[in-house]
Amino acid sequence: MSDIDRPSKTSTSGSDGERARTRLSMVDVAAHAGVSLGTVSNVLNRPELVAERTQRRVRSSIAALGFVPNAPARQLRGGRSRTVGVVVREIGSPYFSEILPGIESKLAKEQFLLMVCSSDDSPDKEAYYLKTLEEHRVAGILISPAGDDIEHLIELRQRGVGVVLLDRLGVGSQLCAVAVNNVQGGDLAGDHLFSLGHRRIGFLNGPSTVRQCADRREGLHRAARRAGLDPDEAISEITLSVLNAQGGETGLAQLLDDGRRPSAIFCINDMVAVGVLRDLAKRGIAAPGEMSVVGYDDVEFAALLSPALTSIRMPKQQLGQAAAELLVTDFRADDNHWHQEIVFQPELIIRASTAPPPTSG
Amino acid sequence: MSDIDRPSKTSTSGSDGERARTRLSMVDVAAHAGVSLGTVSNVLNRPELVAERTQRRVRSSIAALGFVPNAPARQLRGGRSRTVGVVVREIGSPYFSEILPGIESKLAKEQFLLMVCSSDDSPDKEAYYLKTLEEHRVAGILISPAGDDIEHLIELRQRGVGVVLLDRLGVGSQLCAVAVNNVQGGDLAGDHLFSLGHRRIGFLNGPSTVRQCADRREGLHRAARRAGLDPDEAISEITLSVLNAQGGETGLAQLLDDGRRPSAIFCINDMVAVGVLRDLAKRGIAAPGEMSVVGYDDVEFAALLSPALTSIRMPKQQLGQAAAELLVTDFRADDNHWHQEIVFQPELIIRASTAPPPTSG
DNA sequence: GAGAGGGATTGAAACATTTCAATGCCCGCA
DNA sequence: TGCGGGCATTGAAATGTTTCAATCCCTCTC
Repeated sequence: MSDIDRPSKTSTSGSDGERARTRLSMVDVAAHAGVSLGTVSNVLNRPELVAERTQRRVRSSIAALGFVPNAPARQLRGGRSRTVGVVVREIGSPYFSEILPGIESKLAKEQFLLMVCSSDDSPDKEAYYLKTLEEHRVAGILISPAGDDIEHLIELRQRGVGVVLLDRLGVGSQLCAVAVNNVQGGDLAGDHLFSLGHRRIGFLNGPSTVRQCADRREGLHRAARRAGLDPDEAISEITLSVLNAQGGETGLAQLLDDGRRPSAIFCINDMVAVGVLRDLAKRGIAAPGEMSVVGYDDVEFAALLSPALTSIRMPKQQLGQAAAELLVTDFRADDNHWHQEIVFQPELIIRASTAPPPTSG
Repeated sequence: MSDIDRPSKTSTSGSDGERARTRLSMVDVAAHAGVSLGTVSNVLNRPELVAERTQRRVRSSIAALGFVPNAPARQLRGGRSRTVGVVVREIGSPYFSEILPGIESKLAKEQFLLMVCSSDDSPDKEAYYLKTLEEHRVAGILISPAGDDIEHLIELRQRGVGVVLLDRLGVGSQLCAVAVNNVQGGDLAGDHLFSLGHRRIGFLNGPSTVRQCADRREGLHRAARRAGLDPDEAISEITLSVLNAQGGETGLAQLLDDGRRPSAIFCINDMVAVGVLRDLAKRGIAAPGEMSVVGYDDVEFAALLSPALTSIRMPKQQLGQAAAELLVTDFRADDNHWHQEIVFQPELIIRASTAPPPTSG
């Protein structure tokens, strides 16, 4: 950690013990306006029932006193809340930060507040957050599950919480889901590399307990078989524990140490690819001359890397938006709700980081 | 929008009207366990008061019935909540997505839930979110304000909501704040370019109502004056309405159309710089040969752009963490809370995108 | 001038908790 | 046998809303 990380100046000043102890309630407003409690409530919730004159009086009392309604109390009596939980696997990843705006824009329009949680790929942390969100009586939850098992999510839904799977299909259509076809994505990447003539490729994958990772591997193997290769021979897979640039560097080191060095690397996401590219440059290994690299997600800056990164693009904005929409219809549908699965197809974006292997064979 | 953006397959199946209508309450648990309501509450909140045997009985009833505590009701009676609002200016920007993890990790440890809101630089949307968060009785709010005026935030704090400014100093130390010295950042960038010999630089700035933008401009002007130049002569500033790659392209077009084309461009953030670099390449203008480019924020991929981007680095992870910490101490401090301002210093990271101007003058 | 009709307002119950004073119970000690 | 003390449990009040049946009052009609 460099020294810029330490604060250079820390000033303290100005104490205050002014903070309000007790808040005003509608009772106070009612007293101030000379009406009953029920009328204040009506002004707020069903103004069409209240005479114009009375409304004005009550509203000016609210303003004069600075009354702020108490949402928890309101929810206690009223039932459903206007809060939605979003549980992502890694809050800092560019992947999720490109999905989040789609979710936010849709749900903000519907007047929902977002509780964002990061499971950090830990099923325990995920379970903790789900429990807490359920206690908060959120109307629904958008989740990209950490583990393979989603039984607990189905139960959650049966207990009345809207659930939509993000970037993951539900087994047997028991839940709404929005996803990108990951098998297809792995296949596209593999097909591209094998078509270029690569015969041995490194695969920097995440833990296979993560469904996306398992699916992409399956696609990659499928492509290998279609190219007439034995997947176990043609693919040397490394499982990374962290899926960022750091992980990419670690993984690359392992691949290079291997006796039979591959001529191309397929990375489970663009951040990992960033690490690989960076380290290749550092080691003086030419990309794509000596080593081709394919990323995944096609994050915004992939086109601007050096070399520009070949990657698998997914419609992230749409993914988030579609998920949010599904959740909203889930709320509205009372009894006759039909689970929906929306599957987007990924697209291969070919750029400068892939080329035929040095000695084609 | 390409055709991958449309879902390729939409299947619907499996209706269910199973969703629970009414939830269980502690009363049901009490009945099931054969104890009183108060005892159930004690098991949950002050187990040390309850006999071992009773505790076991109650806990097994809770499990058997699948009881889930009601957080809103709990909060209604108990007072303070364990929820924190985070209001950022643009939820999708890499800048905030690199700050968010620092906040999340600290607050998750303290068992707080995060309500994340994006003001999209609109004071109206910000006001709406602040009102809603206050209604939800959040314990505190971390905010990067959209406008210049923070009077409403001071009032908010006086009403009992913890407030910490993110990336912005409070006037007269009336609020806790965590920030990076933006004047200094603008100065660093300007000093670097003027020292290289540039005499006329383009400045793609955001709206000057955003404090960060105004501060960086001030720093830039200061550097110009120190270099013996008239800021109004040496700097041609363009105000962008959107601060992303798209905005960068728009801004670049305007700068190039200008009669007196600058030899360097300082961009208000790295995403804008990304757009500039991309468009320069498209137009066949060499960077840094014909045009130097400096970004701001030093997001993770800045080093991997082509050419690698010179940028101003800020300790984002620490920024988030420090802000979260300040907020937490704000909760704990009852009466004798002293406002703190923590100012981090930015750092100039010189990479390949800057060089002396083509015809030094 | 009486009664019907209808809009505006009210009062009280209900929501799921926490908290705290009061009660109950058991044990030991005199 | 009676009493004080301490632990465990209970019952009821309080929290800030919404909702709904009941009431009030005014106007219109016959």
